[in-house]
Order: sequence, then structure tokens, then C-alpha cells
Amino acid sequence: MFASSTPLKPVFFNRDPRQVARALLGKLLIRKTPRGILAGRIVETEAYLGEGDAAAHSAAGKTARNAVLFGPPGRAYVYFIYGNHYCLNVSCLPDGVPGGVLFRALEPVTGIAQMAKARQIEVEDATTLAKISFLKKISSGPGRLSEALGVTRERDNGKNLASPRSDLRIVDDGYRVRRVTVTPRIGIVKSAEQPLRYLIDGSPFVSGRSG
DNA sequence: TACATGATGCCCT
DNA sequence: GGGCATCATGTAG
Repeated sequence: MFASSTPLKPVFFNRDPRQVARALLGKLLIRKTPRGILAGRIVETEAYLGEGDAAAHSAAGKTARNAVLFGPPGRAYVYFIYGNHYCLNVSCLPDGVPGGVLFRALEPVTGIAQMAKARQIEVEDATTLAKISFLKKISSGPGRLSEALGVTRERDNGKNLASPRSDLRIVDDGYRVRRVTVTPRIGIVKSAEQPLRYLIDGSPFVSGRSG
């Protein structure tokens, strides 16, 4: 499966987070597990600029927690928040320059039953798997998609998402995004007015109530 | 060592 | 549309 897919190269991430956030829409985020492949199409992202962006974790300088954001591009930055949830980001820009993109929502593509199980969502019968209302519950939100793919800081922080050998990686399967919507970011206070949230226009799988 | 806070999601209304 | 669980991290003292 995904035989025609091309793994993204590290250079893909070696640029401004705004460019990366937009370019990541439509790509596949893939997790290899002993039980099978899990995959989702990226439909919503947010850019965090590092320097000059008060909302970014890197704003106050490099610490043990956020060191990945300051490292080489294409690495997973995972953090724990609100005592409940993990959030997955990817580092951008060259080694030494902070910046990243937060993955906010995926459209489930492969391993849907396994992802639903990880999310503790019940599958009543076979027809459930095709319902949009069901699919939307699996990975429409940063904490949700992390739980669906089993992403934790302990397992995945610092992992190279651009390596074909990695069990967590991003590939291009040739899907073309028709139209992109840009809005302010979600759930932040500082620098909340900047339009740095990117969505595939019309996708029912983005986070939030309306879609 | 203590404390405030947060790039959220769920449940209830 | 709003309350709340729950804890790692950073900063102040």
C-alpha cells in the first residue's frame, strides 16, 4: 500500500513554517504499528514562527522541553497539555532556528478500525466505518489525532518524520488540494489575531463544530 | 518547593 | 455555549 507515495525530504521542512503548514495540507501522516498501517490525510495545520511569535513555545528561548523546535527540520515535537492530551508538531527551518507546524486534524484513510479503538470509540457495525460523523470523531483535533496514532512524547519526540525508516512519517501520494482557507489560530491568547491556521476548504474533517 | 497556566476534549445544558 | 478534568513545565521565591 502507498507504493506510489513519495516520502517527504528534510528540505521540505527547511523553510518558513507558513509555507510548510500550507504545503502539508493533503499529505499523508503514516504510523507503522505491529498490527498494521495507520494513515490520515492532513486537512488542518497551524504555523508557529518561533522568533517574534508570542504564542509559540519557542518564544521564551530554548529549554529542555522545546529543544526540538530549535533543532534540524522535519523532526517531531510532541508536548503534553492540559493534563490529558499530546500534541504533534514538526520542526521547520535550519538547525538553530526555531519554528514549527502543529497538526490539527486528519481525514482517516487507513487503519480506521484500529484508530477508533485507540480513541475508545465504539464501532457498532460495518456501515459505521463510512459515516462522516463517525470519522470526524477519530482525528479532528490535535489531541484526538495524537491519540488515534498513539503519539506520545516518550515514544516520538525528536523522531525524524522525513525518514523512510521511521515508524512515524509523512508522504506525498499525489493528492492535490483544490483550495486552502486561512484563519486565526485556535485556543491561544497571545498573537491570536495572526492568520496562521490553514485548512483544506470544504473538508468535513477539520476541527471545530461546523467544519 | 510552590504555584499558575496552557497550541484541548468531553460532557452537560 | 460553558464548566471542568488533570499534570508537565517554567518561573518565582
